Parts: sequence; structure tokens; C-alpha cells
Amino acid sequence: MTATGLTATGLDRRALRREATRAEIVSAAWDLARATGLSGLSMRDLGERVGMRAQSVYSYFASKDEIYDAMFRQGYEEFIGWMDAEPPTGDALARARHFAHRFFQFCTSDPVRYQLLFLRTIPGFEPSPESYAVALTALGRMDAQMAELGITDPDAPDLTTAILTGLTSQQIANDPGGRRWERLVDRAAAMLLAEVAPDLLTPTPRRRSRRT
Amino acid sequence: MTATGLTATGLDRRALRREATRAEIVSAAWDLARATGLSGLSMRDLGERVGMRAQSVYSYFASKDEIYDAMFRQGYEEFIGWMDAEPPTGDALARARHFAHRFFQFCTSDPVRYQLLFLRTIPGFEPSPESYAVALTALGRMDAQMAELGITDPDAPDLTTAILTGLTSQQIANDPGGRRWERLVDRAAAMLLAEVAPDLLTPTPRRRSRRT
DNA sequence: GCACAATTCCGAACACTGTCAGGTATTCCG
DNA sequence: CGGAATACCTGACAGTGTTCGGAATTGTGC
Repeated sequence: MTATGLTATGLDRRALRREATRAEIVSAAWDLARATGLSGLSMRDLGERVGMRAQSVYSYFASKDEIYDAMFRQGYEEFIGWMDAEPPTGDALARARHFAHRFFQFCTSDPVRYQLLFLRTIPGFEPSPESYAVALTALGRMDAQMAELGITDPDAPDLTTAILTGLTSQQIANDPGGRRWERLVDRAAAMLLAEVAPDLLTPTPRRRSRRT
Repeated sequence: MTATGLTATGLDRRALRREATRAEIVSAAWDLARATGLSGLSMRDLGERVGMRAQSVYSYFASKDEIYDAMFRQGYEEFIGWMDAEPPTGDALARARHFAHRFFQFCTSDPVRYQLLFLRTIPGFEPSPESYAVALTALGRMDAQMAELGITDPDAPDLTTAILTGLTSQQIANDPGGRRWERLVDRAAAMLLAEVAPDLLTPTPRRRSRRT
């Protein structure tokens, strides 16, 4: 019976099932990557985890890179959601700290996701330049928030990106689970704001530029 | 004839030859890594490059990680040599910039070496914690130079490490061969100095601490 | 000079990886 | 029910790091 009404037709159900399996594979890939590291993810293990052979996974993803890509997309959406979940309050410094800390928390709470999203460390895999740029731009919420803060320094996004990813990488590499570097995020946010928008920090007459 | 005088005995010659081959292997490993990427280095290719089978390489290094380790050590010595080659001159800001730029130049001139030395991105390989810590500490020349600059802020090494590696990674990933991020190293050095040792920058009365 | 010992080096193989080719079983449509 | 599409499998290929066992080379002590 080919239902034309509210119930899904066979083809729709087929597509739905396919999409569900794809999601299940990606989810299993996350679990596996979190357990064994991003480079420890193998197609055979992944297949076993969803109840099929590795070769069958290729019915849903053309290659391992496509799985990485799906993971990247999912991680990126989680990232956006997390960064936008709590609107910042307070003065400029408080808001800068807000985003810096939120980014830091997001990354350190799941190092594998951080590695996939913001470090380019998987041998064959390169996220599409656009999505990567978007992720990096979103990193410091440059577009909206920085403009809203009145920051017009064109180097602000780059500096923010570099400092935050640097601190995060050091935290994950040298003090996983600790709080050694989290404190520094605070100082970094203040430092950065003082550099790219000193007027927002203290209403005193601006000091002479330190640039050469 | 077992010479006891100046000429090398057989055993010595043996050890010397062994050391020479080891050096040749490490050198070939660098060439190969630079050509194909650090993860593209294979034992078979490496063996072929020095005129032997991959299995024979194991007569000189117990594992691939031991080769990485030898590369790490060599790279670290190059790093120290480079950083100490030119003594800094001028005021505090000029000297901070000197080291920041020298580090940046060292890293961007050979991304593979940078990756091996300062990023922990090789799946199985972990440099010994001591050597890694030494490399990171040396990164900003914390021990001698920073003390000489009168910087006593305990967070200074960590912040310097994070900011410089962050900037370098971004340069290499997003603008290889360009000069986009080199400018920012300048600002970062000034920014950092202003944070960890404001007194060295301007002799004006210190502003209130920005820390929470 | 010659036997002994240590050191290279190599061929074969193991367990692993991502991936492709083909065949079979299931599922859905008309 | 027949036909078509999809899902899943077995088998295999080329690559990886690494181990084993034997053969060739080299240096030493007698």
C-alpha cells in the first residue's frame, strides 16, 4: 500500500533508515575515537561496533575521510550551539572572558573533538576551507560579538585564534584534566583586549601605539 | 695489528661506522619527512634511501619511535643553536621581539621540524617528558634571558609558549610561505611583555592589576 | 691462517590498515 | 509474483610497523 498521506512511503522509510544508520556510524566513530584516539579509529572496529563488516560501512560513506567530514560538521554544530547557549553579560572585559572561557571549556572537555575541529592533524583529511575558516572565525565569535564590542582591529581574530588554540593545546598536552592553564585564559583575554581595544578597558586617554 | 696508539682499533672503527650509519638514517629520515610529511615517513622508503631493506634499519634503531626520538634530539640541538646564535640587543621590548621572531623564523622555515619538536601530533610517539619540557622552556628562553630581563611572573613561560606556538601553527596551516602572521609576532611580543612585565616597557607608574 | 663471535643484512611472514570487486541475501515497488 | 535496488558479505590487494631465522660479512684471539 503506497500511502500518500501522512505515513511515510517505502522510499522515505528507506532513506530514513539510511540516515539513521549513518548517524549511528558517526556516533560510533566518536565513541571509538574518544576511546582510542583520533588516529586509532579503524574501519574494521567501527564496523564491528555498528554490527557489520568494515566494507559495509562503505555503503554509507564513500571513504574514511567522509566520516571525518561528517564528524567535523557535527562537532562544528555542537561548537556553535555551545558558544551561543549563554549570552555574555557585563562590561567588555567580562564578555571577552566569557567567550574565551567558553571556548576553552568546550575544547578541553573533549580533546578529540578539539583536535578534529581546530587542529589539522589527521594525515589525509582536510576539512573544506570554507567550513574550516568558519570554525576558526566562530572561534572567537568574531563576526557578531567582536563587532558588538566595538573591536575593529583587523588582527583581532587572528590573535584571538592563535592565543586561544595555543593555550588550549598546551592545556590538553601538558595538564589534561588539570586546571593549570585555565587561569591563563583569563589573563590572555584581558591581555588581548588591552591590545586590540584598549579603549574598552580603561577610559583613560589612550597610550601611544606600541607598534613599530 | 691492534694499534694502541692514535689510530682507532677495530672496535672503535666498528662503533664509528655504526654511528655514521645511524646519522645517515636520521638524515634520510629528515629528507623523507620533509618531502612526504612526518606521517608519510615509512620504514621501507627510509631503508631504500640508505641502501638497505627496512628490516636492516632495525639493526640501528629498535623501533620507528627511536628514530623519531633521534630526530627530536637533533632538532632540539639545532633549535638551541639557532636561538643562541645571535645575542639580543636593545631594550626589553627589542629583546623580547628578538626571541619571538627568531623562534618564529626557526619554526616556519621547517614546518616538519616544528611539528616534531613542539606539537605532539605523531600517533605513537611521545618525546620523553624531560626533553619535551626542556624544549618548551627553551622556547621562550625562559631560564636565562627572561630572568635577565627581570621577568619573574611565573606564568610568563606558559603564556609565551602558548602564544608563540599558536601563532606559528596558524601561520603554517593557513598561510604557508606567506607573511600574514609574522607581523602579529611583533604585537604578541609587546602584548606579552606588557602583561608579564609592564615595568620594563614604560617607566610610568604601574596601572592596577587586571587580574580578578 | 683459522676458528669463534658479533654484527649486518635479507627473505619470509604476521598482524594490522584503508579500500575495491563480486556475489548473495534482503527489501521494496508495480 | 517478477524485477530492481539496496545491504551486507567474502576475498583480495597494496600498504604499514615489526619479528624470526638464516646467511653473509667483519673483527678478534689463538
